[in-house]
This record gives sequence, C-alpha cells and structure tokens, in this order.
Amino acid sequence: MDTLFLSKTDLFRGIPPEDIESMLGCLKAATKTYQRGEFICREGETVTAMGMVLSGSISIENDDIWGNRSILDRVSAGQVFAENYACLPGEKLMISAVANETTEVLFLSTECMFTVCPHACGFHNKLIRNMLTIAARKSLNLSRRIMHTSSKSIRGRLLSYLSFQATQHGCREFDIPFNRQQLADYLSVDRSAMSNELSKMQRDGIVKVERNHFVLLESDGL
Amino acid sequence: MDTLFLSKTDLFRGIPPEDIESMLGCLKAATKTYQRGEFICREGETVTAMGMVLSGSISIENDDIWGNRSILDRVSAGQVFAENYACLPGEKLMISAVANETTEVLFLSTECMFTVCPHACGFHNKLIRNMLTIAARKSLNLSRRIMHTSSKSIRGRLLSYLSFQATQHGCREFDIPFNRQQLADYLSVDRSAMSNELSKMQRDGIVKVERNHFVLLESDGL
DNA sequence: GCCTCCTTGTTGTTAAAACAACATACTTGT
DNA sequence: ACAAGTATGTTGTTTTAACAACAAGGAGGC
Repeated sequence: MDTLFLSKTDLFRGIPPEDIESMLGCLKAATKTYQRGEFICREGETVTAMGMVLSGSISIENDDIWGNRSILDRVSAGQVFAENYACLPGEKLMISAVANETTEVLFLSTECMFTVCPHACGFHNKLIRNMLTIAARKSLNLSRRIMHTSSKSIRGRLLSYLSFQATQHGCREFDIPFNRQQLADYLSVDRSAMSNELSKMQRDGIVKVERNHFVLLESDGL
Repeated sequence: MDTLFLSKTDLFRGIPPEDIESMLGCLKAATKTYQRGEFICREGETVTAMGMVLSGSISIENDDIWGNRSILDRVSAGQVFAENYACLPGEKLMISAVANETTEVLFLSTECMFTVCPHACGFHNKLIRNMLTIAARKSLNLSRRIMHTSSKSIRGRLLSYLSFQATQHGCREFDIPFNRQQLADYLSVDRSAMSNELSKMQRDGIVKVERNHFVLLESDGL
C-alpha cells in the first residue's frame, strides 16, 4: 500500500505514512480493482465501508424513474465516496458508482473509525477530524449547487454561478472548470439555451466570455 | 441547562444527562436568546461554533444577488445548524440564520469536539459519531433535493419527489410534510404551475391528490 | 354563525426554455 | 496537413413554465 500517496489525501492529511500503515489494519482496509463500466456499488444496495479511489476515476450516477442517467459527481484519485452511506448503516444508496476506466478502490470500514482504537492510534482523532472536514466541504458544495439552481431563469443561474466564481477567485476574471455541457448539467439547463443566454449576456455587456475564460463586467454592485 | 432535553437530541443521543453536563464545559457551551427577526449569523461572516436550537425555531436564508430572499431550511428545537461552517474555520457563510420567534440557541465549539478531551469524557467518541451521523443525514437530504430538481419539467420533479415518498413510506398512499407553496419552493417551481400540473396528472390517472394526501396509481413499474 | 385570512385550484397570457438541426471552430491522432 | 470526432454557437419552432388575476374552499377568531 502506497502510504505516501495516502498521506497526501484529504482523509489521511497530517498523518505520517508509518502511522497510516498501522491504521489501515484498524480500518479493515481492502482494495479491489474495477474495469471501465464496472459498478462499484449500485442504487438500492447498502454499504458498510466508504471508498477511496487510489487510481483511475469513477462516476456517481443517478437513474431517474424513466431510466435517464445523470452524472452527479466524478471522483478521482485520493478522493472518497459513499462515506455518507457508510456512516448511516442500512441506508439504501440513491446512486450508483461506476468506474470510468481501470480503477483501484480502497475500502475502509467507518465502524472501526468511530470506535476507540485498541492499538496506539495516536492519529485516530486526526482521521476523524479529516472525515468531518471532508463531509462539511461536500455539504457546502451541495448547498451551493442548490443555490445556483434555485433561480428560475438561465440568466439567474449563470449569474449566481459566475458571481460565486468571481468571489472565489477574488477577481472578476477567471476560468471555470466546466465545459459548456458540464456547466449546463450542473445548472440543470439545456446546453444550447445556455449558450444562447451567454451570448445575450455578452451583448448586454454583463459578461465577456471566451470558452472557459470569463470576465464579469462591473455593471452593478456585485 | 436541561441535559435531559439534550440527551434526546440527535447530537447527544446515547449520552446520559450527567455526562452531558461535564461535556458542555469541554465544548465551551454558551447560550443566547434571540427575538423574532433577529439574526443569529449573517452571510459573509465566519463562525467557530455550531448552534443548537434549544427552544423556538430559526430559518436558514439565502439572499441572491438581486436581494430576493429564499428560505433553505427551518431548524427547530433539538436540531443543529452551521455545523459545516464550524468544521471549516474561516469559511464564509453563504447563508444567514434568523430567528422565527423568541429562540434560545446553544453554541458549541467544534474545535474542542475534535481534540482529545482532557477530562474523562467517556462519551466523547459517541458525540463525534453522532456528529458524523447528522452530517451524513443532512448531506443525503441535500443530494436528494438536487435529484428531485434535476428534471427540467414540473411533472418530472413531482414524480421524482412523490415516488421517493412512496418508497420511504413503503406504500403508494401517503401524506407529505409540505403544503403547496412549500413543495413548490422545495422543487424550485411556481406554485400555481405546480398545482396545475398536479391536476393534469390526476386527469391522466397517474396520481390521486387531496391536499397533503397522495396516492400513486399503478400506471407503470414504479 | 360570520368574518377574515390563508391555502389551493383554475384560467389565460406572456415570456422563456427546451428541442432540433445545423454551421463553425477547435482537438486529437495519424 | 489532414481527417474524424468533439465542442460551441446560432437559429427557428414548439413546448412549457412563469406570471397575474381571480374564485372557491377551509381554518381560526370573535
């Protein structure tokens, strides 16, 4: 196990590699490799362990009642997934996790994370703290998406998203991490309609756009 | 401090009242009373403590860039709020918390929750576990709302919400905890348009509605 | 009972987004 | 450089939801 890699992840941050080694036993660590398209877990199942992607990447998907698949999240190396379900034993998954490519996953029992470590795990508390930090960060990301999609107009959603990006970068000029289709999915709008709206906003002098690069113009008090 | 009340909350569940008493010191517990309309915390601020409503209730609000206020959540007695921000020191609040009525709030330092307790807090681990359970539950609620609002049609959103309610109740006949306006807000749609769509769905034989009571009819494989 | 307030359903109009289809640019691999 | 595939912008049409205005139906107070 590459404990040096693990020590750089959000979950094990601040824990020396040699200590991680001993913790993995406590956490009933187990790895498994998946091929592209293979399911790590499926909607309706229950899980008792959280997952961490060691290499490759996975998608968190949701199928609606008509079978339309939508991608909620992508999880890449070093990131964890299914941690909320692992913290709620018996809770049925609303989503499925599927490998985008050949992907190695580390499974960690949350049960063992909560109970006092029988061995001398001096960094057990650090781990739990990291866990809460990850959970808090993810929660805020979800809240933010809800806010950005609460406006009923495409322009409103774009402005909500773009002005947040501006404050995040501390600058009215910035790049976004999405292409058009991904941004449209994130905001739950049609791509072409969004593209059209971006053009209108540009004509209205609200914003300057070129592919991923945006400039918010000082039309009103941002 | 009413430790008996606290022992019944999600945060202190499983911890005897006498142990809660000693924990409160560790957590730098402090209470404050707010009058209706008074802000507990405001967008843009940072916090270092989480809050628990002891009596009364508060609203979690978000103002968009045009000043339109939208209510994201209501927190009533025994529930916690701002715990995600308290776990991420320095993170600026995207939301504000305001008292709906005369409300007593208990503030708890998360910093002290993470560090090993110098006193004999045998239930410290239980507290942290409860905290993670609460965070996980809230996260799933947020994810669920995102899923229910990801459809682009009102009917799609209603079906997503209603079919989830049906599976939750384990029955196609159930009551929902929202009135029409609240449901419309939750699904981010116009109330009258939603009311209209519900009527159409009833005419189409998909659902039977009477105020808060719903029956999903077996039109297709739910 | 009666009045008022609040909730819900209905309708028609207007505005907006979805959708489809296509043209143009940009990428990537060879 | 070229070809194939992807991403983006544009346009016109159709569908849909927002919006406004109002009527009907409880719920609660007096």
